[in-house]
Amino acid sequence: MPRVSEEYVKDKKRLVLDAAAACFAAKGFHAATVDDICRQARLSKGAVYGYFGSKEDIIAALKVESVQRDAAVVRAAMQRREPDQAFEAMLDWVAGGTEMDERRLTDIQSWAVAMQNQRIGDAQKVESQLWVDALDLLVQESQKRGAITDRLDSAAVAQMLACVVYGAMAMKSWGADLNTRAVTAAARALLTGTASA
Amino acid sequence: MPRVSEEYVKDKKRLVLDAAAACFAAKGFHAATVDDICRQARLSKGAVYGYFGSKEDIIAALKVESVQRDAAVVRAAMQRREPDQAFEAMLDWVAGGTEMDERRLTDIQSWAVAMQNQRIGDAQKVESQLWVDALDLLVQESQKRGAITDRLDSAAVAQMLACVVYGAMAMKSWGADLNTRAVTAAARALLTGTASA
Amino acid sequence: MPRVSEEYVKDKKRLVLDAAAACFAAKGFHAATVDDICRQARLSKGAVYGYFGSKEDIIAALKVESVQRDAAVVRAAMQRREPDQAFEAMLDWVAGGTEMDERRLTDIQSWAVAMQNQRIGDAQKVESQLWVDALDLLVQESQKRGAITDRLDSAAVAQMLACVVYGAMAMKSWGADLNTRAVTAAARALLTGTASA
Amino acid sequence: MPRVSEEYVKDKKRLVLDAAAACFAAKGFHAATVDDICRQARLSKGAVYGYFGSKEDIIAALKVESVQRDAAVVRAAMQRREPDQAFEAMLDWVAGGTEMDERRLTDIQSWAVAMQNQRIGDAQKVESQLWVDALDLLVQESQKRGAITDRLDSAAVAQMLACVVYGAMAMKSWGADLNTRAVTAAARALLTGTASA
DNA sequence: CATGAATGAGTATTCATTCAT
DNA sequence: TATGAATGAATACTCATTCAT
Repeated sequence: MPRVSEEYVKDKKRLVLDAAAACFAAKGFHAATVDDICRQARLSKGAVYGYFGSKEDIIAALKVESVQRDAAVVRAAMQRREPDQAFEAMLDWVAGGTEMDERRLTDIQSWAVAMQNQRIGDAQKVESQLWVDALDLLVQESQKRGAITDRLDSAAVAQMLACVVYGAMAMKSWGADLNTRAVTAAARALLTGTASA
Repeated sequence: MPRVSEEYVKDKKRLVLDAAAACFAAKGFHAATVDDICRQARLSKGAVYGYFGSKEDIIAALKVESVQRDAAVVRAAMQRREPDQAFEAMLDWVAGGTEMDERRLTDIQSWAVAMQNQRIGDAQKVESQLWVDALDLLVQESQKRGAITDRLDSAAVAQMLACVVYGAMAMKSWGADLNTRAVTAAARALLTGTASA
Repeated sequence: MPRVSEEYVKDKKRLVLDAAAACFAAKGFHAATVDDICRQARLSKGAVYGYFGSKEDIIAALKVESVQRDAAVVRAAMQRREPDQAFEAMLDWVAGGTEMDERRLTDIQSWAVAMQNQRIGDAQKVESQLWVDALDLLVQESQKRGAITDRLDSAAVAQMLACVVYGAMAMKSWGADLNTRAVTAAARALLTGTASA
Repeated sequence: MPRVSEEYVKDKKRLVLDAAAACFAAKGFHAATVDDICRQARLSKGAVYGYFGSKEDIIAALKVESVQRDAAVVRAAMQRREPDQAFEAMLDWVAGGTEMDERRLTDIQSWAVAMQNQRIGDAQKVESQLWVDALDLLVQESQKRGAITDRLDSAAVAQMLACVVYGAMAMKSWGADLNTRAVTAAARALLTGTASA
């Protein structure tokens, strides 16, 4: 079965990564064994190790994908004309739906790993900076258009909104009662000053 | 009737819990071994297992403590006359200082466990509800005093602020650039409408 | 079962080492598994790993013992008044009996490892130097007493005799026909010149 | 009727064998993987397995070659008129040069395998008998010519010299200080009695 | 014949937990 | 109660070998 296309390799990696994400979401990074992943992917151990050097490599690859996916979401959100719509889209993405997405669950796990693992930690930092920067731009744009007052420090507001994003992810992960839509509305009201007298 | 005083038992448990917190913060729940904890506590394995039935019990006890500590902080913050000061005190507590507190690091770990472990998950839910409820009260009070407009849904704002609290903890844990003071200021400005035209 | 004497630990290590030597002699370093050793020692895996950090550590400990044992044999042989008797004793030790000693078999294995493993390699070098030095002294003494002619380079003869010692070990290990007694006699005749016209 | 010429097959086998010898010398029989050999030979796994049924077959083939090579050396040495020159040539071959030959390193490895593997063990026995027989002839011839005294048991001397040969190989393999030339000289002096008064 | 992806049995090692002293 | 040696299930990873293309 030699000489396979790059496409083939990519598909196989996809298979492994998806299986791993499912296992990690269900059992956590540690409790999910490589055997679990193999079973889920319907692949032998040797095959999995042919595509990834170690379990940690799989986790790292998943984190990289997560960052890329976030970047794509951010880019898409930034296309929206109304900043508050962009923020709403972002919050929807991270905490959307009632069911917590498999990937989101995996993300929380990686926060715990980020402290001990430089590679994951760095990726995590990059990811959060991505959100902060995008939100900063969003706020500044709104300020230019007069939708948000100039008196606010855009960087501070961006950081606050990033905190809301990550906090919503966290709270959703443990099943806290969280009305994402209401939170978005409150944030919009606060930012645009429509709530103020 | 126990052979040793309750005081003695309590002190020993304290010793184990502190040692465990240190180990967990340094290495993570999984990488930290019971041996590590014993070494750190200068206690034998038998002794540690005399006070806690399992490693999981230690983690759970730590979580319970964390919830209690949070409750105390919330209570104290609620004593402050100015709601925004209370919020500032809260945010200081969770994300305060430049260095991430040992316990905070342990908390993030427990988020990852909460998904798979009912016991930890329930405690986590209780904890977050605690914050939400307190913040709700805070907002309502401010609204009564006219510091925050009635137009806002206090529950939604409270949830948003709880997200900020947890998000700040998360971001701090992986070393993101986060100016807690500026975030607090921004939140205050937004809430009190002092930033609006 | 705590607080055991040093004697106890020493005995346990002995147990493991003996079991390991038996397994290694029977199957070779690689084919003999840690499980084999545990079974042979009637000890659990955890117990074995409590005394030795790794399989390699066991192999190294065995090599150290082998060197020490050789040193003891050399010392004992050097007590003999007649140099040729000393050499005979040495050769008897390394290639003695019809059956190859368990430890001898293990030694040959370690030669193969010595090339790739610094630790074992160094020990092996020390060991062979031991033989060479002792044999050199022996030859020199005989030369002083006139039993061996001064014309011979004692160092060269010592090296040659060390080669005989190791070569005999090797040949015995693969079951070559080797009459150790005859070889010793020939060596004696050559050295003392009793064979010459 | 084979599709490819015998020549072709022979060349390929040569390629594999040379690659294997290099890998075995560098890492040892066990640590060297079939993948290593394939990489070294710039051949695919399928190709290698097309020429040899297993890793063990490669090792055995290498041993057979080694025996053949030894036989050739012995034959060549036996052409020399002076027995001591023949022995010198032999010792030069096995322990010659300052650098240990790749094949010699592989040989030592095979000694360790010989104990557990009948096939290798038998080949090894044949090989050593080869040396012993040749050396015996050599000694007898010298005795006929009066260069070595009749008083010596030629078989015993031959065995001793074979031990020197193998011992030198061993000691060289672990980097012991060994002056092969001096050893040869000493052996010659002893055998010819030129060292005796 | 060649290729190299897939297989899966095999192995060293770790670590939570128990229990004899 | 305290001790820490012993237990052994669990797990990540390797590598000789096979076989579809």
